[in-house]
Amino acid sequence: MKVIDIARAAGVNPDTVRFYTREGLLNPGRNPDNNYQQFDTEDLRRLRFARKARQLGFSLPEVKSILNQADDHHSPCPLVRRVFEQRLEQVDREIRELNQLRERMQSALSAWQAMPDGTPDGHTICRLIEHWDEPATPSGNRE
Amino acid sequence: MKVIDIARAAGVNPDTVRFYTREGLLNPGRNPDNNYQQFDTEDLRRLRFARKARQLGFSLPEVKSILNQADDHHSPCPLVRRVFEQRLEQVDREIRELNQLRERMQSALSAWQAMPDGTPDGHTICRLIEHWDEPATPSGNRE
DNA sequence: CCTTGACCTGTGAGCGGCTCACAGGTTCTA
DNA sequence: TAGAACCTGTGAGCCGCTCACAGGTCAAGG
Repeated sequence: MKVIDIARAAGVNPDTVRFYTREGLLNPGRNPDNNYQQFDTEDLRRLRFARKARQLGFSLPEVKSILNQADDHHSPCPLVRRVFEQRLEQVDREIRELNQLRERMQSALSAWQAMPDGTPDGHTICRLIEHWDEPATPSGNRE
Repeated sequence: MKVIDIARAAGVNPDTVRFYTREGLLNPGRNPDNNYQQFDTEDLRRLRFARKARQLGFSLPEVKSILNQADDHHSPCPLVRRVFEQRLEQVDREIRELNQLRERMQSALSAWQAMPDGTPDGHTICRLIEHWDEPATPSGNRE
């Protein structure tokens, strides 16, 4: 399998395959004739695993260390379990924050629609934004 | 007001102030004696507006064009309204996707907890990840 | 045989929104 | 008069790709 083949098989951009190879998640062999990378089904499994883990919110370094632990014949269980639980908490936090945000936006929208002429102008919106209260702590605020 | 003063007043990192100044969102005067930047209350209002708009999900270029339109004595209304509505739709999408993700993670977790010994090992988790179905289309997938 | 086009290679830059680090200048406090 | 805390501009780093570049390789069609 060449880059484009494994990329198609996994449904990703060929550049993503090249990038993952650069990053050491994939370790293809080489065709000595032309120096092309050669991927096998094991690489495909790794790539698919990586993509699914990414969709679950695992970071690339996390995915890499899980794969590396498996390569070293260590079970990646404790690591995976820990990361998975952390990720679930994080998803919950993100959902809570987004719901708060949505409520705020919705109520602003209703406020405008309830206005006399029902067509709020930009000044109104800007004023609303200016008097927006600080949300509780919306992700990535360490002060 | 110097950088650190306006930063404290708005509750942001001084580097953020410097960054916004670089980006043209803030246009402080200069103290001719020492070339220090001098911010006034108008700058503070702009900064606060920018931070609140950012918390609502407006991008920096969006914030910048809103402020610039206001500077040019144009009402930023149509722009703000459009961006605000788009942002609300986007928030809805993100919430839907995150809820899907959470359900998937939760059901995986229950599956593990329902297992004989109730303490799933990493192999199980890895197998679960490997057999994870592709989510519908989780943001930023144009294929 | 030669062209064309689709692939390959490695590397470097760009996205967004900061944040941090650097090196040298200034101002305030003890 | 030292040292801390600020100031200045600039460049790089973070994340996970994605795209662009320049040059090499290969298969199919005329």
